Amino acid sequence: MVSATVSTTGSGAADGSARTASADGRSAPLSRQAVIDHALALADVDGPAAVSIRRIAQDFGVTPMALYWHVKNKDELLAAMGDRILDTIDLPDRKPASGLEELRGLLAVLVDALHRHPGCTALAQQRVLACDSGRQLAERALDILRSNGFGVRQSADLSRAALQTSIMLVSGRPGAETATPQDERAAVLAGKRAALVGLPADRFPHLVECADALTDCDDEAAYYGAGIDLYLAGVTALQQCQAAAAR
Amino acid sequence: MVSATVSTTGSGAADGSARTASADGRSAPLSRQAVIDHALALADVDGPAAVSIRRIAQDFGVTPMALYWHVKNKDELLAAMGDRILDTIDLPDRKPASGLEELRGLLAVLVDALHRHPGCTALAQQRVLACDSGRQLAERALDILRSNGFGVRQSADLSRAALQTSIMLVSGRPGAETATPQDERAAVLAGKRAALVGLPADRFPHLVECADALTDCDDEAAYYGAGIDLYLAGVTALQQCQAAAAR
DNA sequence: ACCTGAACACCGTTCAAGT
DNA sequence: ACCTGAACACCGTTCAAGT
Repeated sequence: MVSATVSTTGSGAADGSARTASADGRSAPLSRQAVIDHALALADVDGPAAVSIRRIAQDFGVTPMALYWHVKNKDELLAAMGDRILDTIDLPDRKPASGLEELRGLLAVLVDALHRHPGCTALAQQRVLACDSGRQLAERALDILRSNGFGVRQSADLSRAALQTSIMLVSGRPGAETATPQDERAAVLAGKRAALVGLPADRFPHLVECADALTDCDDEAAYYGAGIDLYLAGVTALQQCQAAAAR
Repeated sequence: MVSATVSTTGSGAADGSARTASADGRSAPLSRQAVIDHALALADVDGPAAVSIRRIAQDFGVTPMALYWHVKNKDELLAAMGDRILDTIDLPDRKPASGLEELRGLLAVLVDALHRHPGCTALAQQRVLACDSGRQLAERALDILRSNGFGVRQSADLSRAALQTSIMLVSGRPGAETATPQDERAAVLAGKRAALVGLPADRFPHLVECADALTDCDDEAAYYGAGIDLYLAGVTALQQCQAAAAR
């Protein structure tokens, strides 16, 4: 285990080449960024529940209290993880001519950013209105909605729905299993599928029929695209409905 | 503190009238149902993080290990909490003539059930395909979608979206703050609103404008109704779009 | 059938102390 | 500036033992 990113055995400081918490080579120095990155990696591999101060310290070959120099406490670490996810978003250029269609690109970049750490969507969600990159995202969504005829209340609710749609698409993707450690995911998923297939066909005909579709997402891009389409179709219908009521 | 439901001071067995963990009168006997109910109450009042085996035991005036007679372990307790939420749903009658509109009633009862324990939506979500009442709900959603012309894949994805839309409406409602203990919610919310209002108006004009709408939901029924409408508009548009492509 | 006592392996966190 | 040691108040859980 010379340069393991996230070792399941998790005895980071056993041998001489300790501090092998990062991917590139060995001996990643302890730093705020390194701690946050490793926490995200931990969440990806072993599930968000595996993120603990003590575990991170162990993986860096350092004492738990060492982390408190780089991070205020665990809550602040979790917030920083959410911020980091949102920071990777680079907002598409504004193109006011395209109407509500412009929302599509916005949701796409958000989904993309969330998809890199699917077990941490909740952390990102909590930071949308709290960190700068999240606020830029929300501001952009509101801008598009406001300039397409929606009022304050409706723009607020629809922008919320946009962000939450993205989050639910990623965290609720069939077969995501973000809470389960990576190496158990296949087994857990197979179990769930088997449970659905084995259901009494007279009571749950559709669950049996859809068992595969409910537990696996063969085409991620199509899945996300369809989810974004659904939201957009709803918003567009709402806009037309209101335009009709106005005249 | 004779018959407090969830006492913040939390010394359940201090006086003689211990075991006052339930609402009606005093001395609720320890039982599986009582444990689950109290766990839900705890989550509602002090946030889901406050649900612990030791805290529940304390509120019942009993030793932590006593709970393990009624509940296998904490994970099983959390699952039972989710089941309990879904069990309160009573499914509306089928009315095949109404087309996709029938989904509206389904989402409404789900939103209603979730809204009673808004901090526990994630627990319910994880149990939808795992417990009987959740499966009935999913089966019904699939039934409506399948009998309105959607294929297996699309019905699976749209039924997921339906459930997740409900969950996001409840847990993401402006001003919900389900993670914060009840008595801090007002203060936390005021802080968030103030942070938005105080944002630089040149960079975030819409966030400033929408600060109130983003942090408060003056009309819950209207909010939930509009959210369900949005989903339904999307699904209906999708249906028409496909019908057009088919001919 | 239902509960307790003692014990274990985990948490996050503080505070004084080291270099 | 950056890290450690010892200590505290929490967790969930097991297991043998009580009634």
